[in-house]
Amino acid sequence: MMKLPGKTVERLSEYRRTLLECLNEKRNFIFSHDLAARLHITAVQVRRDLMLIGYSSVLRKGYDVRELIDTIGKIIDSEESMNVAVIGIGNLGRAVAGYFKGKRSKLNLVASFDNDPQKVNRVISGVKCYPYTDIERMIKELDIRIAILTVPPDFAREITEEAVRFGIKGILNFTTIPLNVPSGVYLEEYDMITSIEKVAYFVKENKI
Amino acid sequence: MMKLPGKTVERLSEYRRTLLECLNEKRNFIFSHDLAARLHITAVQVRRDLMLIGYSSVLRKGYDVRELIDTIGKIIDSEESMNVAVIGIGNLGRAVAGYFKGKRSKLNLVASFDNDPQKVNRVISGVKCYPYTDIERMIKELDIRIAILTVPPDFAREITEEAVRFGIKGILNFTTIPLNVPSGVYLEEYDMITSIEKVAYFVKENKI
DNA sequence: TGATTATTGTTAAATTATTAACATTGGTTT
DNA sequence: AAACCAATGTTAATAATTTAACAATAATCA
Repeated sequence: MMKLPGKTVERLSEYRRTLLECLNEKRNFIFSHDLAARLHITAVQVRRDLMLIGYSSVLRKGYDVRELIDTIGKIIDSEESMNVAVIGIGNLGRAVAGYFKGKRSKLNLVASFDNDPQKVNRVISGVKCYPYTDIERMIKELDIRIAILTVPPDFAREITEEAVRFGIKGILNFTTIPLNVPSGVYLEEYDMITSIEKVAYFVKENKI
Repeated sequence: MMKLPGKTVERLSEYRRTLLECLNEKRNFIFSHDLAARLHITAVQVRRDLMLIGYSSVLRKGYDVRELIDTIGKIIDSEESMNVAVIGIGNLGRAVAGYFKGKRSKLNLVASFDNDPQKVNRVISGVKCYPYTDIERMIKELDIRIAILTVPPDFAREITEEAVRFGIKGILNFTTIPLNVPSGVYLEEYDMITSIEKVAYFVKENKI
């Protein structure tokens, strides 16, 4: 399977979540245009993405929900499950942990890190919190591959550098500090303030 | 000024944040390639974005940091400040409030909403929390234009419908539920799980 | 069964976003 | 002051992404 466009990968994740909702509703089949409508995209987009992953439905009665969930899983999940840690277990870290915990069978949140003595060695939002000084040991011991970075900005660079040195291969950076990572490490950055300012801009433009 | 591409707006927000950091460091001028390097993009991208907003530096000694901050503000900020509310003041809501409070002179976080009796009528992360039943009154009383939606998924649709009915013009949706909004309301959605799965996918692809 | 409809997979076109190329211009150096 | 350099603004080229178009095919129905 050739490497998929990032946008397609994002949508595959969204498709799967929507399909899981369908299962809850006891819907076993769904048309491309239904799936599209739920996500506010076009049916063509859906069909094209599924084409890219080589999926096609035998029937003309919509996609088999279970089957498609499996197919997407085969594409975006790894064979064995991958371990994830949240670094910085403040409000945002706890929010992420809460959203995440137990949701994905192939991605396990196995640890959090913080240096607040009130948090260290306690279970917070379902994950044990370790001190920053244990990062090396725990990354290796628990085979952690992905770090979700929710530390205060001042710590971001240093902790990233460490995490990468000790074997982290993917980082989701929620801090306001743009990070540098060596090639071979995948970095995804998200900044809330930017999103809010974007909303504000388009609201303003509508008005004027 | 014609409507800018969404991506450019996002980057303008990032430029400004970076420029504000420059001011802290007492740097009063910055080259396009320096600004680009800090954000891990190319200098051409920077110059092109600035071209789009009609900014040009007189000097060849880099951009005047203060001037550029002002110029960007004129583009992405509204004339008078805009009021924002966080709906759902759980971990994520508090995180957003914390990141946001007092950071932007033209965007004021003026209220939060929740229906947890422990939270209602208290000040949380710097903002007063009101019950959901007060949404109509407070949107009108405080002239709230933008809502940041961090409620549990089950509430998302209903609350959005209300918020829009009572005058909200922009929504930043952090819930896992895709929303429908009427035209004239700007919607930006962000889903953490999708981001994490994307990271996992690209980590996996590197390995194999 | 044959015609019709609905839905799909896929190629082609259009749009959007990024990168490259380069002429221009102020500053610097000799 | 002439030659050079560094950085910019802008046009053109490339790449990525989305949308349109449409042939193919299973299901439905007269």
